[in-house]
Amino acid sequence: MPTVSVENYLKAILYLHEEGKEQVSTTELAGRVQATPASTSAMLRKLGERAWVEHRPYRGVRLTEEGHRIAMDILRRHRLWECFLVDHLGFDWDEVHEIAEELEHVDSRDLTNRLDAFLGFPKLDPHGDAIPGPNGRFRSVAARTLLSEAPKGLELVVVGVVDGRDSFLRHLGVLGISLGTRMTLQTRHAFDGSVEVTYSEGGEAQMLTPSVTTRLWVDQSNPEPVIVFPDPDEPDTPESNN
Amino acid sequence: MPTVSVENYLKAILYLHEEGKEQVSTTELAGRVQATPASTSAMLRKLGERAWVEHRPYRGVRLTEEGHRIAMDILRRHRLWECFLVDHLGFDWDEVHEIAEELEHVDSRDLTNRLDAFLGFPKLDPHGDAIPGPNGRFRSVAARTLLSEAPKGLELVVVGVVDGRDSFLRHLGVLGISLGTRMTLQTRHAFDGSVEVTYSEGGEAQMLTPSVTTRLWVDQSNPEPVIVFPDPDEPDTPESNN
DNA sequence: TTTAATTTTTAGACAAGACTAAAAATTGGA
DNA sequence: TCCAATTTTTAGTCTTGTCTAAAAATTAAA
Repeated sequence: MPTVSVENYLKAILYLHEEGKEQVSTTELAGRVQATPASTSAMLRKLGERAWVEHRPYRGVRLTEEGHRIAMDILRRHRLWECFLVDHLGFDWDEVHEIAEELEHVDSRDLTNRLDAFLGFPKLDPHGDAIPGPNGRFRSVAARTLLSEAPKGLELVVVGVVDGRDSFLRHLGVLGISLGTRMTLQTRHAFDGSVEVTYSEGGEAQMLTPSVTTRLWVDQSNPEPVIVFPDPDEPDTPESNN
Repeated sequence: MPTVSVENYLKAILYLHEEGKEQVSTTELAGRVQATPASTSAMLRKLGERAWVEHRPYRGVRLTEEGHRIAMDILRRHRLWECFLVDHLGFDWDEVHEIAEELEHVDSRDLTNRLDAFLGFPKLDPHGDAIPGPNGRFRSVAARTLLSEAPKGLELVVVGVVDGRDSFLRHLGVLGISLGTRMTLQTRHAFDGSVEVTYSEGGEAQMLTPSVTTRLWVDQSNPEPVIVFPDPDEPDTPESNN
């Protein structure tokens, strides 16, 4: 069982991956977990020994399959607790992060799944971030959403435009966006409705204005297959779970 | 802020106090927290330095006022979470202890009080143990309960008998029970409805049969005064708390 | 009251996870 | 390419909480 500290490192690496970083540097990770690079370096050696990360010294780390699974589970617990705190205890969405940081480390498969059922198998947390299902993958969201209304943190694929005028399509060309472009929504600025996205093929994060985001249809990039058969670990289509 | 380990020691001492032990011995405490007497001895020195216990070497410990306050707060969180797990997540009452042991260490005054409100300010947890209020004292229970239906863990006082036959009163005399006797219910045996109590004036724990417990009226020994005035820390009589 | 058994504390080690300071590797600029 | 700046790792220390083994204090028994 990973300790609280180990869980925090794995979670931080996952966040950085989701922001588009394939390889995570020691210093950047250190910043995220509020530790010195020296401490982080020591931890990475340990995580590597336990095969939760792949660490090439001086080169950076990435999560292994197993490490990713563990980190997704922490993210799942974090976001489910945020839902609980906001929807049932009446917290504001901006007050819950710290408390969820503690609750996420309570380790009980049964607890997590029951909480999930209690909450009605939510797909998004109060910040609009996608909640991983019990299988460690994100849940399907409704097909074809406006980018302006898409959740953060999910890989999205551009599936259409609302308005086919040449000027708009030319603008998309300049931005490097076309049908099939894969991107992840990173930040939504409440002030003016602009968003920042990263492209799956790499490159800088890019800012998109509301005039763009309200005219782009997107879908979840890798929708989880709908499992009709009973799968004890996957109550995504619950029959009667409490 | 106490660490998880410190919280566990304080809680264990509180439990032992509630079982009637005025002074808690190092070895007994060690047994409760699953540590060696040596480790426990070291911890007691530290707890003493922080003034959470009064520790006279070779003589035993007891909680200070401050230590008691902290321990009651842990107990409060533990028992509130147990209510949540049973009432809302559908756990059985015998499955929740371990999970609550983890949840109880999540330290947020706001979380605890909101959870309390969400649960409807319960007075007893699923095992029938009294839940401390936000002020660190147990909440009043209904005046005059049959001992057979009284909660565990509260000091009770005998206030009457259901049946005044001489033979019953003589039997009470033999047991050392009379009007005004103070006792705490320690264990309830589901098998035959018998209970074990300890007397506040000391002495051995005593087993009482259902024929006794169903004929004895008890009340909470030190009912918390009803506070009519608003007290920010005491929503026992909530006005509108979420 | 003196000794034997028990309980408690001290001494010394260890693991996890953090730190600072210094050494080593990598990167970037001239 | 070669040196300087930056990044990363290593070395050594600290704290918390645990352990075992041994010493000290207390209690019980003869």
